Amino acid sequence: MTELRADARRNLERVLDAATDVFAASGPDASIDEIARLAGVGHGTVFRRFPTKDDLMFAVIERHVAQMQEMAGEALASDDPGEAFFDFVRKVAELNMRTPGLHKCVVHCGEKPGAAELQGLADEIVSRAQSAGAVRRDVRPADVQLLVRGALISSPEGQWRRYLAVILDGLRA
Amino acid sequence: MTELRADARRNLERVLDAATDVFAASGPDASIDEIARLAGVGHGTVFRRFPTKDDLMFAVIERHVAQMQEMAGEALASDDPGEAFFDFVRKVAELNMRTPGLHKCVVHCGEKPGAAELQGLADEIVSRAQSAGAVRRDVRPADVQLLVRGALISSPEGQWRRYLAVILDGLRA
DNA sequence: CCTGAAACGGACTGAAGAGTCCGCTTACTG
DNA sequence: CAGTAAGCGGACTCTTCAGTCCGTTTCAGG
Repeated sequence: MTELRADARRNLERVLDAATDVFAASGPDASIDEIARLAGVGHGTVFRRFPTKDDLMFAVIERHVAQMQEMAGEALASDDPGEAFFDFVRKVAELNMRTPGLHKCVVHCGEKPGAAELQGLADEIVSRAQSAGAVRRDVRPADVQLLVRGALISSPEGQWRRYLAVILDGLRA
Repeated sequence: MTELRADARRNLERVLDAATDVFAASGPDASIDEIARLAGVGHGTVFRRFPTKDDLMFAVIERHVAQMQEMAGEALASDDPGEAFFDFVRKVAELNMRTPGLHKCVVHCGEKPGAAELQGLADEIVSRAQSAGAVRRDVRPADVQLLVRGALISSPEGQWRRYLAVILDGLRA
C-alpha cells in the first residue's frame, strides 16, 4: 500500500527536480503547468502526489533544507571548527545564490519545514568556531545569519562573492 | 485640452493615493480592482488615466522617488553636512520601511524612474559628510546604500531601527 | 499471457485579474 | 440654463492558472 510503483517513483523524482528548478528560477509564482512540462508529465500527475501547489512547494523546500542540514553535519564533523565554519557559510551562500527563488518560497510558506533544527546546528557551528578562537566572540549566531543574508540580498548582480568575503573577514577574531 | 476637469483631478489624486497604499502593502501583485475600490471609483476610471497596471505602478514610484529627492534636497541645503547625512539616511529608511511593497515594485519596473538623479544627490550628501569629517572616508556612496539596504531587509520584524543604528555608528569617522 | 489495481494525462471547471467598451452622468461654457 | 464634451463605472471579454475527473494505459503478480 505504501509502496510506489516503479514508474510512479520515477515520475515523482522528475517532478521534484523540475519543481526545484522552476521555483528556484521564478519563485512562488511559478506555474504547475510549467513544472509538469519540464518534468515531462501531465499536470494531473503532479496534483495526484501533491494535492495543492503549496504542498509541492513545501516538499521542494524540505529537500533544500535537508541539503543545508547535511552541510551543517559535515561542518560539525570536521576537526577544524574555524575553517568548517567559513566553509559552511560559503557553501550555504553558494547554494542559495544558485536558487534565488527558493528564498521567496520559504517566506511564502512561513518558514515551516525543518528550520528549527537547522538553526540549532548553525548555532553550534558558530559556537565551536568561537571556542576555537577563529571567530570573534562579540557576535551571536543569529547576527551571523542576518549579516550574511543582508550582504547577499543587497549585493549587485555577480558581486555577492566579494561582499561575502568582506563580511567573513569582518567576522574573524 | 490638457486641462483636467475638477472631478477628474480629484479622482486621479485618490487613485494615486490608494495605489500607493495598496502597492506598499502587497507589492506588484496588488490588483487594480482593490485599488479602485479603495479609491472609491470604478476600475474603468483607473484604466483611462493609466492604460496599463505598469503605468500606474510607474506613477506611484515616481512620486515615491520624488519624496526621497525632496529629502535629499533638504539634506544638501543644511549647513551641518554630518547630521544632514545621518538624518537623511534615517528618513529614507523610515519611508521605505513604511512601504515595504514599493521596493518590489521598483525591481519589477526595472528601476526606471528618477533613480539616476537621486543617486547623484545621495552621492553628494555622502561626499559632503566625508569632507566635513563626519563619515569615514574608506566607504563609497554606493556601499552606504547597500549596507543600509542589507541591514533593513535582513532585520527581523520591528528590529530595523536597532540594526540601522549599528550600521550608522559603524559609518562614523 | 491475463487481469486488476495503480498511475497517467489531458479535457474541463471555476476563480481572478487585466484591459475594453459603451450607455449614462456631470462639470464647464456661453 | 441648455448643450456638449469630458468623465464615469460596471458589464464584458480574454487569458492564466489551480484544482478535478475520468477514460485509457501500464505495471506487477499469478
